[in-house]
Amino acid sequence: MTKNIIKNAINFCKDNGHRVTNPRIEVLKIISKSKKPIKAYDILEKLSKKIINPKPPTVYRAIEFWEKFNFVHKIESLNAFTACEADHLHQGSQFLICDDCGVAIESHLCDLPNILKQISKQNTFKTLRWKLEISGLCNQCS
Amino acid sequence: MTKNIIKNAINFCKDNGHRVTNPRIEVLKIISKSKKPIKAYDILEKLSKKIINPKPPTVYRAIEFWEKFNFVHKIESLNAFTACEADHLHQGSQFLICDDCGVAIESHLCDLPNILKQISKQNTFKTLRWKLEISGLCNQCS
DNA sequence: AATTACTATGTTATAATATAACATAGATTA
DNA sequence: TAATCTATGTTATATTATAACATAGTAATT
Repeated sequence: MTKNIIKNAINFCKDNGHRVTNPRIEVLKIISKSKKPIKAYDILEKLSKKIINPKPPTVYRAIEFWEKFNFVHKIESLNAFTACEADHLHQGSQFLICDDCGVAIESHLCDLPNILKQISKQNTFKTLRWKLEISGLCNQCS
Repeated sequence: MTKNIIKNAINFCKDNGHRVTNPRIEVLKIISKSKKPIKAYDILEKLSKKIINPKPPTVYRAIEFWEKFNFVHKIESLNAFTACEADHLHQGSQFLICDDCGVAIESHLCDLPNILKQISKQNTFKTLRWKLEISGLCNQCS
């Protein structure tokens, strides 16, 4: 669904006054084509086939940009990035991450489960966003 | 509660045939005394007051050891570590992390919320552990 | 069209985080 | 006392990420 993501991303930029630039699009393409979360320096390497001699900040800036708008999520436990079909706003993300093959399956919850809302409330904590990373073995690998 | 953690940790080691060593104990003390998640190189700096000229692997080894047995958790979104009173086994951890002051409040759930178990099941995914990081503003900072 | 402001990239350098690899030492078992 | 296992010491380096400043494209204003 790479094409959809790119199309949505371009529309999003046009609608919101962000520039559609080469590094942004190429980085998002690379991430969305990857079957598994991809690391920044692997993105950089692939990007070097599209742009002459790109440097780390080019990659990190593009990632930061897309991450801010939920087109990309960082999988913290892997230091890797994955694309999301962000046709909806979301506060949080949740992934099933396979220890063996490294695949990350995203689940779309719109809300924190109740028990966690309660915990947040009990602590008078104002939740702004969340990340849940569930690790184990995927269908294929178990 | 530093003393309890250390006492539990020492007992745990004795009961399970792990060595109670100086670097392990000093690193755990440093982490458990810290009011907020502490970074590896900050641990290293504090450790240098207890041990002569310690090196990064000393810190990372000790962290890895305690993390394996849930005496320490890594907060992935901060690259920082926090102590846990692991008088119980747990598969997962959940933290409320303040964007402003950096405090991380741990909540002890024994199970994944049902909705997430279902998601895991639907994907025939074998959950081994999880990390939930909820970010926002704590009581003090909001 | 020239000026200004704003957004974004190019580039160099370096900071921050983490681990590999091999030598040494302490503890335990045979 | 040798052998084995666990753990640390040490050097070096890999990996991940950002600061800082120069340049360029875009849009809005004059």
